[in-house]
Amino acid sequence: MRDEDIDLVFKAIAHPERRRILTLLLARPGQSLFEICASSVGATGQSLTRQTVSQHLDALEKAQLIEIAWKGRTKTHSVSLVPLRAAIELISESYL
Amino acid sequence: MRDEDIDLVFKAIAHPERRRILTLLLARPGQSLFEICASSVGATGQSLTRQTVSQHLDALEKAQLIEIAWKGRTKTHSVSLVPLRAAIELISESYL
DNA sequence: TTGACATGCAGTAATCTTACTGCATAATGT
DNA sequence: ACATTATGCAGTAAGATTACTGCATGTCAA
Repeated sequence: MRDEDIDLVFKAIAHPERRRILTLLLARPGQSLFEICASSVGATGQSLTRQTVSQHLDALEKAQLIEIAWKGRTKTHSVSLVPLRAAIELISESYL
Repeated sequence: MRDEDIDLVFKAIAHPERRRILTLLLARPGQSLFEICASSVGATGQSLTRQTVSQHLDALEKAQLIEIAWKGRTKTHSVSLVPLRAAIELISESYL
């Protein structure tokens, strides 16, 4: 695991909306962007726009924390905990 | 532990220079800003300026990952692993 | 084939981050 | 008293982040 990958993983989980998305997808994997939007509530209590949620999903995808599967015309998202485990493992070895 | 504190912790460790500083301070606690600077090497191989390192230390301090002790006129830095353990604990409970 | 639906891409504005330079302040030692 | 040393604060410039609006593209189903 490269240094930049660790950066991506920790940056990804350093935002409450993205942690919320992870929790959501763990509870029910394979959700589409629109489904995730439906249950998105921003810091102010307002729900975020589709594009904003999409950008958060991009961040999670870049960190390889979510896996994509196309079901027809809908893109479904599920959590992959492998990079998170690896990053925490590295931190634990180094610091804990 | 508040949501914003978790953000701070993960943002703090999401930068290689700050992880380097943590490693450095774990190996030898109680180092001053100048000592940390002396062994700082940036991404390009160049060493970072005192002020840049100071800002990284601020980020770590805000995340409560380092503890400060004044010895005369020098400010000494040591790692506190408590918030890191707490944050990882929370992540582990939620996702792993 | 057309309407509805799902995603993608471009662009923008406000804010944050990360590096820097320069100057100020305060304490120590000679 | 004065030079040295250590930190602090202000400001700046480039780039990233985070939210948004609007439009384009592609696919399914009636």
